[in-house]
Amino acid sequence: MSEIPKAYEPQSVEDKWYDFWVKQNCFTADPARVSEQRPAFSIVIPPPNVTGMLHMGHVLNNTIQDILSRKARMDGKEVLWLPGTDHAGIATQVQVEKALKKEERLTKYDLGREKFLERVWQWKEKHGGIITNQLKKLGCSCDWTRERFTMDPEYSRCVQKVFVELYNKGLIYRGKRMVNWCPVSQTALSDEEVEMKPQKGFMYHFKVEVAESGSAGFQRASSPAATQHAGGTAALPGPDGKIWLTIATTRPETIPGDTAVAVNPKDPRYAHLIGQHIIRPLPIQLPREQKLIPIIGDEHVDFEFGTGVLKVTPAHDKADFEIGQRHKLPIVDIMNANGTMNDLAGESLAGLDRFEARKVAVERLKELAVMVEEKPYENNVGFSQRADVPIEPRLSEQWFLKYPSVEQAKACVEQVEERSAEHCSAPTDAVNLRSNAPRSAKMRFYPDRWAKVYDHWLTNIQDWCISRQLWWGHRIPVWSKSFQDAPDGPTTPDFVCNDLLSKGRGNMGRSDLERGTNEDPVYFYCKLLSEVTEVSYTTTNQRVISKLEAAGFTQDPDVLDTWFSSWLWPFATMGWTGDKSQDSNNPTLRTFYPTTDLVTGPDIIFFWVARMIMAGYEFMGDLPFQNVYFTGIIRDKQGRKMSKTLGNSPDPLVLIAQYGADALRFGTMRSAPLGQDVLFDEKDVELGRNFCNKLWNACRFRQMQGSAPAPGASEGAPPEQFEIQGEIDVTLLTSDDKWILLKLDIAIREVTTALAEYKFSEATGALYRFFWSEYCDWYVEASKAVFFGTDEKQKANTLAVIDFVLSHTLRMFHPFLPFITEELWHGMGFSADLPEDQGGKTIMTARWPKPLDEQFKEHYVLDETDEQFVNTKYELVTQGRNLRREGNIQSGRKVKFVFKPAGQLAPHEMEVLKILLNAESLEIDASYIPKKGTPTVHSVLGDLYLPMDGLIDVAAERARRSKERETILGEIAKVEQKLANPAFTQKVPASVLLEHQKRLADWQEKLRHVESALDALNG
RNA sequence: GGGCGAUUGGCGCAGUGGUAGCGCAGCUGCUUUACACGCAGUGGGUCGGAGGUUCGAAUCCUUCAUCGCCCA
Repeated sequence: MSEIPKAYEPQSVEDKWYDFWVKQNCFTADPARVSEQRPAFSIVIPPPNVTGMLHMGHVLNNTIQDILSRKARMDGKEVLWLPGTDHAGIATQVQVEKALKKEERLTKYDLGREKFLERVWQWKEKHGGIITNQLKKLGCSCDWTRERFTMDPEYSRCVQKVFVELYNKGLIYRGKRMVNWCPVSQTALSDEEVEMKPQKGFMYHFKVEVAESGSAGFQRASSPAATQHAGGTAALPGPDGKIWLTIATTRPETIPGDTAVAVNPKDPRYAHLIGQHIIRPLPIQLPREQKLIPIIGDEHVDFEFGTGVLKVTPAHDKADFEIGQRHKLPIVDIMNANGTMNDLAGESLAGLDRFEARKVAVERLKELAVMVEEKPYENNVGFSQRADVPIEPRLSEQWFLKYPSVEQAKACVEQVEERSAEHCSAPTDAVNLRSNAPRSAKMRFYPDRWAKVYDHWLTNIQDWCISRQLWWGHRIPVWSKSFQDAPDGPTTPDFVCNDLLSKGRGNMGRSDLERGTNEDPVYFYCKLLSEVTEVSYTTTNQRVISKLEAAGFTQDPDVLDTWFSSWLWPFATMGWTGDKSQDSNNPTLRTFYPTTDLVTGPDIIFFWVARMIMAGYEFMGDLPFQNVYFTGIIRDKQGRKMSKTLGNSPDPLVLIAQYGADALRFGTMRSAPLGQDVLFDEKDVELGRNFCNKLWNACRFRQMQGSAPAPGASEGAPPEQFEIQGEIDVTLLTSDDKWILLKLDIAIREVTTALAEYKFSEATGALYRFFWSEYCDWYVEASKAVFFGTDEKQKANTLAVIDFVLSHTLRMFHPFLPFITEELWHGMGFSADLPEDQGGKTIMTARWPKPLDEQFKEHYVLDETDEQFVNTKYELVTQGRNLRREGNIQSGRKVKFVFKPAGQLAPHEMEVLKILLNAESLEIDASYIPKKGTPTVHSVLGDLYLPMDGLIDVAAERARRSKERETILGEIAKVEQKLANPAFTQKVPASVLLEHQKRLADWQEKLRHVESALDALNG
């Protein structure tokens, strides 16, 4: 640090040190180094989208992971922070499709599957490194030698393996089910990918005519039963002799898909109509042959909702589908995959988009004079998370997974009640049953309230739709062929079916394709249609696949949900094979699984966290991580979510260029309390930058005071384990030295505790307070009394204290501010005398500061006495400075103070007072008698006067003092009231009583002083 | 409809039974020999409302209100 710039310039520093760390393999984990003394610590990164860009959420999330990793290294652990990226099926495919359209006006169909996938891979090669490079800019200490991608060949093998294994267990099945269909992406989605949003629309009421069952034409229902019902609400024939029912719906365009109307059999208005039919108004058919659909009774119909008559559209609504199943209703699908209406919707609707069709359907109903009313209505509509359009419930053939290891996943997370039960004292009553229950929880959520959400989801868990109609992703490892007649050989349907039946597994079972030669068992799925038999195999065996393909089997065209690969992330990234003997010889997997911490957003608790836990138990037999930290969501100043459309999301790279990565990290951490959303404000980053500059200049100040004394230069050498640079001589310690050492001790404790509890904003808050308010504002200023003096020994000792404090401070700051601390660590020479693996090479491996122990405090005589004394001294200074202000003396002007000490005060202390007061002189006069109205400060150390030679504004001073007096009187009244209450004095603990009595005495002392000051003003 | 969270100075937040705090913004003054990305000083809050428990409530309980999130 020969030439030290006045302001810290992060740009020149950050890249330099990142390169250094990578070149020196500082981030590379070595399982061989792990031992009892050097435990393993691991985190797997939540893999960002491979073609994504860094946003503020990533900054928050990855800064936290980096802090945890760096802290663990300083604690002497062997750390693996495993990075990687996710192929992000829909998102990436959509991106490439968009680019294709824009640049070449091509669709994926123009290219075909294979060519299109080539383009996606090219896209990945081109953009895939962006986000990882951005993470490097942020300072992330990931082990890049172990970087993984969910489409890596080894990773893909894990995905296939898992599919086959779950299939084998009977947990994966194919079925025609109602799924969430995204008409834009044209794929099925899992329930988790659907977002409910309130939508303003209309509730349409239209009437339908009841007709006799079985009649081809328009025979009216005369319904004698109807007349037996009392009350005007029952559906009765109108003046025209017809019975009309009114139906409420938000989706009139689906009327052509209706195959029944349903009423509650207990509904007196309609029950008598069950079994009859209504004339479905749409599609309008010619010549006048409107479809008749039955009126059915179903308990699930809500009396209250709408009119109590429900149109049932089994092909386009989940609940209706279930009603349809119960009543064996036909399913009429009136839509195409892209959300347009098909021919079954009728001439007037066919070809229209579903929303356009809604308008037209309304028109038609009006033309038919059956529209009763339209009223504005707000309801929740499921939206596709990716394409942001309403999803369409759609019946389609998909693959589903029954979740494995659900019970273990449920049991392993510590529930909130369990922990509070733990805090209860020993069970004294029989009510506390829980205390005897075995506690299996091994995982903790931070904040713990997410455990409830997690538990609730697992309790109501639904099968997972894992197939996606996309091209980019892991293709489903199933090969199928349809057979008209039975071919020869082991692939014949006969063989398959006989084998199935012999194993008693209905239409599911297993077989060996090539006995004796296959390492992997082969499974099949066999479906018997009327004439055609479809035979499907699922396998990971490449040789088998070749044979299947040669025999004309084709692979399922669909790919797996991206989360079906990322749920394996914690072990698939570590080289898991699923082969027990191979895996137990994998040092990375053996050492670093289960991982220690996971840091992620609560928005993917179901998508990812819960599924990883199940996969961990299912395939590794153990949980995937011990602690899960859920970050808040980053919002803008107004509390809105960051979004591209709003344009309120700052580019972290721009912020890094402008303020430095350390500043961005510190600012983000400082404003991100546990469990709260983060309102991002660029001011926070500015504050981070200012803080780095403060740190920089504090070190600059230190360097300007000369070099530290040689170790062992004086007597009273401390024990070696104290890890100090220069020698601290206890006999030369000033009260300020002791004070700052005690404050350092408190800071170490606070920061260490805060980090252990994942309270990052508290940790940064403590660091900020300690360094800025305590060290810089007070200690450094006080130390100038030494440095401006002539006592060289004293100077050397103060330097040693400063070095001690700074070397501890830099280490505590390192996890938050990796770059500047490394720069200063070397620049200040703190790395010089340390062993290479304990800070000699890099601050990364310097030891995390330990709180000062009793031995240390005893050796340096650090106790409350000095702390109290210095606190009082600084209080006196603040009040003294205040006198200048009250006296309207410009801050820069040096003035004379007079001090009347209450007892003995060392010359050094007088010098400190003088400097902190920025006084021209501080005259000691034990018998000083101030002139009338001289501004005064009273303290247990003595009285401080600012002689003004009549310049004081007596009226202003009197007003100030009077106000002060009022405040004091108020406080005295409060305390006196308490102390006068016998209930208080009798019930309260002795310490509280004592504290109140002392408080009263203090206020009374202050009151006396203020009153004498007022007297002086008046006198 | 169910669950969770929030409500503390202009703004953002800390504070889980014992004297209401921090940062930003504000105001005043300062090129004080580390730092104007700075220094010093300072104003501003009956802790969302109402009840209750307690000697004592921002903190615990009940209830209401408003806002947000998740699930149905």
